[in-house]
This record gives sequence, structure tokens and C-alpha cells, in this order.
Amino acid sequence: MTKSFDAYEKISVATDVVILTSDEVETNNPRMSAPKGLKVLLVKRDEEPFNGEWSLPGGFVDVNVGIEQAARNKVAQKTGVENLYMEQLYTYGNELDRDPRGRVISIAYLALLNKENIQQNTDSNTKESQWFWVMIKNGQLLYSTDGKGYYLIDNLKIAFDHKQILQDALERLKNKVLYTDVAFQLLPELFTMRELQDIFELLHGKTIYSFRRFIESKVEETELISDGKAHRPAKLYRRR
Amino acid sequence: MTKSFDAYEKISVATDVVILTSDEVETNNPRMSAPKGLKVLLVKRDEEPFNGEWSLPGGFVDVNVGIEQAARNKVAQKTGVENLYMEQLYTYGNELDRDPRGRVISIAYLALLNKENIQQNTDSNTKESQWFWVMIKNGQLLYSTDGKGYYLIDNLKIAFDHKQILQDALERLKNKVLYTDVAFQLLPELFTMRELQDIFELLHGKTIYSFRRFIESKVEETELISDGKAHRPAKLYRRR
DNA sequence: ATAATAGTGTCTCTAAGACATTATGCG
DNA sequence: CGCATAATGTCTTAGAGACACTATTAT
Repeated sequence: MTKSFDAYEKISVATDVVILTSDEVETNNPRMSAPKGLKVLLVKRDEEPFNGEWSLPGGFVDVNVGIEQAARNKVAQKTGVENLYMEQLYTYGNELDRDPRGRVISIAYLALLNKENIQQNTDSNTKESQWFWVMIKNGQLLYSTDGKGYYLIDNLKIAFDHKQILQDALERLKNKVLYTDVAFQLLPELFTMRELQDIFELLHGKTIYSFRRFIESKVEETELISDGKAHRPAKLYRRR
Repeated sequence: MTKSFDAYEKISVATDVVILTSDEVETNNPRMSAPKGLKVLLVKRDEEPFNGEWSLPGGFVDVNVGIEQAARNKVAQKTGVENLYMEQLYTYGNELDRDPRGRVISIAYLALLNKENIQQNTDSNTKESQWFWVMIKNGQLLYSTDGKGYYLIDNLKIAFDHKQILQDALERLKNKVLYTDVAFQLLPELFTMRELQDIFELLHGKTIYSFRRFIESKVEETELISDGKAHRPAKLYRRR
């Protein structure tokens, strides 16, 4: 019944990383402030299978590299960021034909980073990559290329089961911001209440009342102020 | 930079399953009722590495079997139970030398079952297996062979990183019983409030006040009664 | 009667939902 | 000034913690 170690055919192991950051959507109205959005990094595949479709950054795990390290290496390659918050999401491998090339299981990670740390042009390979805005509304995952018009994620061609992974990632983050401090990983050191609140509201798809009261124990006020717009300026806060 | 599919050495993939059930601890006092405990199934290794130590039921994933199915097969082999609650816990694979035989990553599952469904002697192989009582007290994982004297888990010889997996499993269950209905999976269809409460209290290592109030929306009363002991009998409930 | 547990009631405290009110700076 | 947003205050409700009190059976 029990076969020995070497009797088992080995399996291809991959990691895929949902890399998220927050950024402000462009506005040219000097009265309105720029709303914050959540962005995920996708890369366009340039080979079969799913040639031309969008996919999560990822790749196969080398037999001499730990699984989380493999994911970190991929993030470093795509964004230049070395130290960042990362957590394991889930391992996908129930379907034998997830990947038409052969049996592949994939360990998905969630990586959160502050956009100020992102390096441009660090990727030594030539694959096209793009940040897409994402949000959850009525339990549905929406995406946008400009932060204004949001569409159902099904309208975007996404390779493998990566749509599911992305969905699972946002669902996890949605829950986790409520009982951990992960949300701060998405922002620079200094931020306004509104910027932080926008992240929570995007994930939950609804306005959060009395957000200040909810978050106040986790932040501390600074003397600095976010100025420039035609309305009352906001104090800047940092994580406590 | 990007190597092709076949350029990667494949990796051994295993699953390990934390199989839990609840059972009552023997008492011969006709006045006291039998307290409920949590039990985990461990198997004694009969080969290197870690020969003679206890380990979680598990094994390598066949290239033609889905990862969850592999875990389900293992549970069926050890307990005879085919339909049961199971969820993926975490994938262990950061350390390259988790297994001295070679690079192995392991996907851990949590399986919950009602002891009434367990078949005896279903295991066709000859490995010795044993149910150990477990509980969390002051954040520490304790085990017992008789449900009475509990000891630090470090006093038990456990193979690989399976102690960590077991710890992670109980931590997950501890949190999950609070916001899901998974606890019912550990009990027969009919149970008393005290049996259910015992499970919650074992996991949290403290008494839970007003447990009825907390759980009442999830259960429904039956006309049946748990009799036999020298004190007020308890109504039996079922999951709503 | 009494040991031992089942089951109910109540008081307090904290956190969240919903929203009204006041403050501030630029165009 | 008034638009747009920041920041504070308040009323209500839901739930958890802690514990007192009453009910019921076999010995």
C-alpha cells in the first residue's frame, strides 16, 4: 500500500503572487481630492498556453529555493522591492489540468507594498506588465484601467485559474484588514485618514461609518498636513 | 531569465492531515458526567527518517490525484470515513531540508469527523496509530493519552515539522469555531450544550460565559434528553 | 437532602452602525 | 461666500464578559 519515496512521480511546483499596492486616481479638478485605489500587477503572457492573456506574476519553484523565497524573488524581479509584507494564500492543485503543459500545483502568495518603494524598469525580461485597479462591489470583483470606469473581471482575459486566485486574495485581504494591521503595508509612512479609509471601503464595497473611531488606536497623529486642494486640509498620520 | 516548463526539476509533493474528532473521557463516577475532549490521530513511523516517532497521517501526492483528494484518500484509509469536512490549512515548504530524503513540500489539511462514523481496522497497512487527546492551555499545545493528565507537546516525539502543523491546525480551528459552524463537524447529529461548549473551551483554554446565548441561533432543541447521570439531564440539540 | 449539572436572568461594558454638527482652507 | 472635505459628537443597538439564581435528576 505504501510506496517508497522514490516510487512517486514528482510534480511541477509554481508560485503565483498577487502584488497589491494603493495609488491615487488622477483628477484634474482642483476642488476634489484624488481618491485612493487598489492596484494589482498583471503580466501579459507571451507564450502558450494562454498566449496574450493576463496572468499573475509567478513561475516555477526551483528545487533549491524555498517556496516563499521563490515568491519573494518574483516580486523583487517585477517591482524591485526586497522587503515587503507577504503571506501565503492558498495552494491550488485540485484540478489535474490547471496547466495544459502538465501537472502543476501552485502556491499563491499575497504581497502588499507601498508604491513609493516600487522601482521602475527593474524587470530584466521583456514581458509587458500593467497595474490594474481592482475593487469589490456587491461581492463582485471589478477592474479598471484608469481608476474611473470599473468593469466585471470576467471581461478581462485572465490565464489559468488566476482570476480565482485574485478573487481569493482580495477576499482574504478584505477580512484581514479588520483584525490585523496589514492595511498599512499598502501605504507610505505618512497618510491621511481618507487614504486609509478608502482602502477599507474599496475592499468592503461600502462606506464605513466612524472609521476614525475604529482606527484611532492603531495610528498616531503628526504635525504635518496634506495641503493643496480647495478644501480643509487633512492631518497626516503614521502607524502607531 | 525565464526558463521553460521542462527546465525545472520537479519536486516531491505530500499531504499531511490533522484528523480531529471529539470523544468523551472515561469516568466511573456516577455523579459526574463524562467531559468531552478533542482527539487527533497520529501514526507511528516504522521506517527512516524519524523511525519510531509519531507523525500525522499523510503521504506523497500521486501525479494523477488532486491534492485535496489525496488527503481525503488518506483519511478514508485511516478512518473509513468518506464524506467529511476538510479544509486546506497551509503549505509547508520554506525549509529545503524538512525531509532528509530530499526536497518535499507538504500541503496540510484539517479534517473534522464525528467519531460515530469512524470504522475500526480499516487501515490495510500495519502501521500503529493512536488517538491522542489535545488541548490549548495558556497558548500552549498539550496532549494526553488518557484524557486526564495533559503534558506539553514537546514531551512527545513528533516527526518532521508535524508538531508545528498540529499547532497551526488547532490555532486555525480555535479561531474558526467562532465565526463558522465547523464545530458541529466534530459531534454526532445530536449533542448536549455541554458537549459543544467543551469543544469551544478546550480550544480557547478558558471558560466561555453565556455560551447558550452565543450559540442559540445555530442550534435547535429536540425532545430528546441525555439521561443516566445523577444530576439534571440535558436536552439534546441538533445543528440548525 | 444533596451533589452535580442544566438552564435562565441580569447588569455592565465595549464596539459598531448611522448620522448630525462643526471646522477649515482655497477658488 | 460657498464648495468640498476634515474632524468631532451623539444616539442607538448588538454582543460579550461576569456572575447570580432557579430547576432537575439519581444517589
